[in-house]
Amino acid sequence: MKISSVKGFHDVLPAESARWAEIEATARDIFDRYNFSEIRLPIVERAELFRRSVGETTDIVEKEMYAFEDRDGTVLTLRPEGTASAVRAYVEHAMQTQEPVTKLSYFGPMFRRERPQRGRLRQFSQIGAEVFGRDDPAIDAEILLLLSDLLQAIGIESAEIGVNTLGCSDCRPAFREALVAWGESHRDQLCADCQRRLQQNPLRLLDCKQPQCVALRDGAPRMIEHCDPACGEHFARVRQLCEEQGLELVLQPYMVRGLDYYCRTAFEVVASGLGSQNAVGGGGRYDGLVKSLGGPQVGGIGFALGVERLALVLEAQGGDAPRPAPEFYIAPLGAAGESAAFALGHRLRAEGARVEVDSGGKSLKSQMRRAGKMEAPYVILLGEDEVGSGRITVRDMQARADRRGVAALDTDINELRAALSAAATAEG
RNA sequence: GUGAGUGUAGCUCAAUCGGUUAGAGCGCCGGACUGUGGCUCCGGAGGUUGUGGGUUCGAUUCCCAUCACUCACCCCA
Repeated sequence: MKISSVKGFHDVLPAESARWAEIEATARDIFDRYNFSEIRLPIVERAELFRRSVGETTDIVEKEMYAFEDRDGTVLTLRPEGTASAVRAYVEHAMQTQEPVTKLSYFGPMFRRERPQRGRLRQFSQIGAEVFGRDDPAIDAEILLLLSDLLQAIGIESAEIGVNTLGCSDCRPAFREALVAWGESHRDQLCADCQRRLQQNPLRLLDCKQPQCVALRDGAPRMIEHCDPACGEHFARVRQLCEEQGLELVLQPYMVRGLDYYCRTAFEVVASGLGSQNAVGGGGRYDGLVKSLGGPQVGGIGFALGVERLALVLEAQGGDAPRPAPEFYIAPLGAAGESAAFALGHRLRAEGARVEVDSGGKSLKSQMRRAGKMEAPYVILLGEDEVGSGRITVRDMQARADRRGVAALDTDINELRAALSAAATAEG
């Protein structure tokens, strides 16, 4: 009986993984430019970590975490997100004592037990970044610029960054009360979900998509108008700094986020081509989180991007996934050719070339066909003639020409490349 | 978690009202060319019709269950 993968857990096959590699390489480059350093975090954490950071009543913690008891009774969980782990590591290693500002990036799988859909998997991969030790508007703007640069470098054309301020622990309670009061006064016009939200998580009233609630929303209080002066000035400055650098942010006064730790600047990246799962990333400021997990009172801000969703957007844009081709395809003919091919292949690889060595038993025709399919620019033929003379024949696939005896069998890679380009030039 | 749709070859899809040997294109392998790819032509392999049950003389087709995927809700990356 065949064994299949688990629901919501997918293989990323070579055709797709090349795109992933490109996305990740691009991210590393951009993170370097902003002077972020990678942190590699464990996939398993204590369940408590997420209950205390993400929030006891959030959907993620309430119904989406994979949790299990270890043999010694510890309740472990497959991490549903990366920020909590990064904060835990920051606190655990007392990183604030090493440097005033810590800038971390991370890559890796996250796990949430949701109903799978296109762009929504139970194991999905994130690219994330976090900054600890700064709470000024400039670092928020730096993060937003980094995010924007990253999206652009990856090639996401339709990305739009929506921003809002969520206020802080001083001004949010008052806003919350205003919102509840407003909600109560319109209770009978709200959808059933929102009537429930009114009790449990009133901020969520704002991003309901039900038509009746959307229509009602224009009269709802906005955080941007209810937050205290410090939060308001902070947010205005963040937007100004971004605008000065040519980054357009879309103010979304009703945006809220699904994780409890966010405050002040919050943002979401949406892109087209994903259907209803159109968020490719999101993040925000979380000034109380480090302290609440036992660390110093330092501010933090970060974001995460979903790799699967980025790949889907690129696919929807029609871009081809990269398909790396070997530089040399070595086609042996017969037993003598095979052992020469094996040795030559090993040497060229040691010298840095990408090389595919076929086995000797196959017809030249089928080897040529395979080389053509792989888009190898050169096929090295090794049969009786070549082994006997000690000179190799190279088929220049693009020129459709054979270079007989173009190099010695014991050539090195530089000689070989030079001989091939000389042969091509001589031909005109 | 809720509601709905779809499951046929590796992939994309056919198959009349329930009818006897389930087809095509692409891909794969081989040949036309005994040492030469892409184009063309020819041939071949590949299927428990998602799985399990039921109805029927007979099920890819109808019914039930189950699993997976997809869409919307929800949520978020």
